[in-house]
Amino acid sequence: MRSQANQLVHLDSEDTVVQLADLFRLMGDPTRLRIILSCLDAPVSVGSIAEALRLSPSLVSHHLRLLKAARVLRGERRGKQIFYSALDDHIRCVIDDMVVHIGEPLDIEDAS
Amino acid sequence: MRSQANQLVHLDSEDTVVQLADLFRLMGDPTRLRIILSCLDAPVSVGSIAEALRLSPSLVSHHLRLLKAARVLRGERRGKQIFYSALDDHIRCVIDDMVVHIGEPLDIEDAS
DNA sequence: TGAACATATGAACAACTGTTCATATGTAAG
DNA sequence: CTTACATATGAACAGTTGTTCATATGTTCA
Repeated sequence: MRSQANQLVHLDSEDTVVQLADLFRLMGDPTRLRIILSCLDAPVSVGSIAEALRLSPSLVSHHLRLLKAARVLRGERRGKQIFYSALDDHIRCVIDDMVVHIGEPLDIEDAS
Repeated sequence: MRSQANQLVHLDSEDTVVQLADLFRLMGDPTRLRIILSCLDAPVSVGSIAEALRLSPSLVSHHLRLLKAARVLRGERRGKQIFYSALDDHIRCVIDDMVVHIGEPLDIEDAS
């Protein structure tokens, strides 16, 4: 139900490839990926993220701006604080799949 | 069967996050992503990729080296040519999930 | 209004990265 | 061995990117 059951992607559109790459690039920085992971379970404030990850609020804010613009996260104001959370569940699926990929046993020893 | 049915990722390990980010960063370049997509359906030679994507063989080879090192693709020599293909199906799943994410309708209009 | 807190923004800089070009390695056939 | 083809490699450069610092905007409460 979550990822497409069958694998026909058919990505001939140049524009789609660029969109995809933009999203992957955003997830390609460890700091930013940690910020994304912080927001997957529940909405978290900027200060909480900064404290949990030991980063400056400024840096967190810079990354959050990019992630919000790319529609990976969404921000919702509650009083003085702004709580960020995942816009939908697809990002979690993407990460889950990649975790499985990493965990894959290496069955090929020498392909050079 | 493909992506984890339930979403408990639990990525506290620093090392895992860096590994994940490395893979996402590799997919974050449009040229490299196109190269990956070229190899998903069947093994393709370096020259074929270069021709299909209108890139220099040298550039394609540089990218393939990174993708092979990251265990995204594998290369198999057949005579003078080397055919590259996906190491497993997880990369396809990751891309599929992300395509779904892109296609998602925007149900939130203003979250700033 | 003013102070205190939370988040955002812009400039500046070092570090990294994708691309090109020239050259090297490897393979098959003459 | 030489030639021709296919792929790989290394250096160099321009463009991009993550981070820091200083400053601005926005919100609540007195």
